[in-house]
Amino acid sequence: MIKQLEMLLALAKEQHFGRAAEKLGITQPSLSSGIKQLEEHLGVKLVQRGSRYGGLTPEGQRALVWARQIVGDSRRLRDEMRSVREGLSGHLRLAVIPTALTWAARLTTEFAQAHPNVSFTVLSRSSVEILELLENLDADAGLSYLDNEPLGRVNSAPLYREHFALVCRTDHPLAARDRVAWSDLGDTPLSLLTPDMQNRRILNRNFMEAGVAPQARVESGSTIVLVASVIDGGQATILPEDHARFLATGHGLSVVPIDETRGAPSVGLIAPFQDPQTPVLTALFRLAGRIATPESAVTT
Amino acid sequence: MIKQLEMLLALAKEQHFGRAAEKLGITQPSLSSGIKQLEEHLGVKLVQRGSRYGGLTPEGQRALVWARQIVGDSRRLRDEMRSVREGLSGHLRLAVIPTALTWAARLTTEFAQAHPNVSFTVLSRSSVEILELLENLDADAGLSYLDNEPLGRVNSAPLYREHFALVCRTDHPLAARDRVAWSDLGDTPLSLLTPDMQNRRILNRNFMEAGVAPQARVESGSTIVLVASVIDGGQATILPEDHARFLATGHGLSVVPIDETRGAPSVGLIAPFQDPQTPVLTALFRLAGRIATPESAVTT
DNA sequence: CAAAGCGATAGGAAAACCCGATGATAAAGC
DNA sequence: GCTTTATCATCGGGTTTTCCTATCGCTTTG
Repeated sequence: MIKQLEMLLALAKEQHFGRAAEKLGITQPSLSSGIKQLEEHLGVKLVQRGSRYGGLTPEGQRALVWARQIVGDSRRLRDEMRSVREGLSGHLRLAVIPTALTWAARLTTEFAQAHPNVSFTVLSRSSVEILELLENLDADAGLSYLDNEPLGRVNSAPLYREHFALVCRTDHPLAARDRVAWSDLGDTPLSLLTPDMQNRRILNRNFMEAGVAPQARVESGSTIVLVASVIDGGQATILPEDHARFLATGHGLSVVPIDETRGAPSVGLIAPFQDPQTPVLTALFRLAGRIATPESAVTT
Repeated sequence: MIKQLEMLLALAKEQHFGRAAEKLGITQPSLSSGIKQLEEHLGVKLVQRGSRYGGLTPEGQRALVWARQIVGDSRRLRDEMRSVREGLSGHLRLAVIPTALTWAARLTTEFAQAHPNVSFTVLSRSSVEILELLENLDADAGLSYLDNEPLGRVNSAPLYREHFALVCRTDHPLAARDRVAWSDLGDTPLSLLTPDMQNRRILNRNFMEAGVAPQARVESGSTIVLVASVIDGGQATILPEDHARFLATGHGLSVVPIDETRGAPSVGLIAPFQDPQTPVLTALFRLAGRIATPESAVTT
């Protein structure tokens, strides 16, 4: 039964019998009959079939929700038992917004120190993609913005707040300033994250409230690209101050704090909401609570 | 895999391989190997074995929690798909505190009217037993006290509040009174619910606060026994007023309201907390919201 | 109109499952 | 102290289920 539910998940994700079967390590006919069995078992058509995959029926959509829940729980059960067997162990997949990558490193190294048998995969994704990954069981936890945009059904723990800073070469007109205001940056050519990222939307809002529009010359999903283009192209970029200092050191760049006009966005650890929480996630949340900045705990 | 989890549930409940196997409709060796398979799959010993069943290991206890979740969800998935197939249908098992039985009847008849394909089983249980039944997937929903004592992880919707009244024969010394106080009842011989029931504990608290002790001559888990013993034995009993009037009519009994000295206890519908809620339960909660007394919604 | 892509179906081999019978061990009875 | 009983594990078999390869039928594409 669980096997068939996994088939449904794979099929819904791949939208293609052949590919889904391949992912599952079975042949296409096996998948085909597996889905048919599930449909018989539930007494409902789940998949719109013609000679092509035609999407899930409404019942299929609904069954998918349950399937995620059940398959996820059964995996978590297995993981937890393995943890019992060999201490906290296993593999955690973290999906992280680009500007939180340095914090992800901090979190994972500290965790790995306490629990040497736990390994990590860290992906850099936009905040919406992170929520999707968590939904689809393709990630176990994430680092993302906690407010601003609706989270799904998740547990969360704040880690820190983002304070923005301008990053530019020392020969940049604004490089010598102690602070700058958003309104100072209306005419400055900038390298910024792509508009699908929440960081960029937050920046845009700040610009808008200052009554100016950002001049984005380079857009990228990677902060490394942004800083590199600052170094090579003589432009400027805007990043959270911590992250900026991390990337700027050793490259002869200036980091100039920007005056804050609204609450600093809060970033933290999120994981799918679960009733029985697995020990690994519990430990991760405990660690997050320990290494969070004092400021992050303040509710705005 | 789910099959094996069901085996674990049955074994944990029956504490006996033979009986558990029988409940599952399989033979004892099948159960034995099923459990062993599960243990191999999870890589952990789940059951303490000697030549007798020796209880679950700590890991087994923990796995049991997940098993309940997973098996419950898979049943709810099946039920929901059946509902899609043949409209709202199926069988709901309600566990109800004795004094709420009349409300259970109201709830079920109204629901059955709207959804003729849904049938009910209504059990009369104490509030703690109700929570156990919900935990063990042996009941789908319940009617019980909403405050006073800790509920587990449940959804709840208030239905009404209990206002106590004295029930006695018309030849009883207190029968002619308009109202009585708790302190008036210290010397009155009473028939009351057994002390394992929350209703009785609430009564005890009321008595205690009035500085008197109840004189319980007959104790029972059934309000019918209480009223019958009032009729036959000339004693008195204390019941929620609604329930009292229901049972008292036609038997020449007096129902005398008791002065309230504390907030009237709230009674409502409860069901295991679920993320995807099944349509039947959703409908039941909606109905509960419609037929609830206005007073019940007030938070004290 | 031929070719390619996609999913369903058929048939046979392999695996899993389930049962009855039996074995082993510990508690209970005499 | 020995026998009996209760209880769970194991074994050998027959049956069902599962899964794979090969192929078919339909649809889309060039």
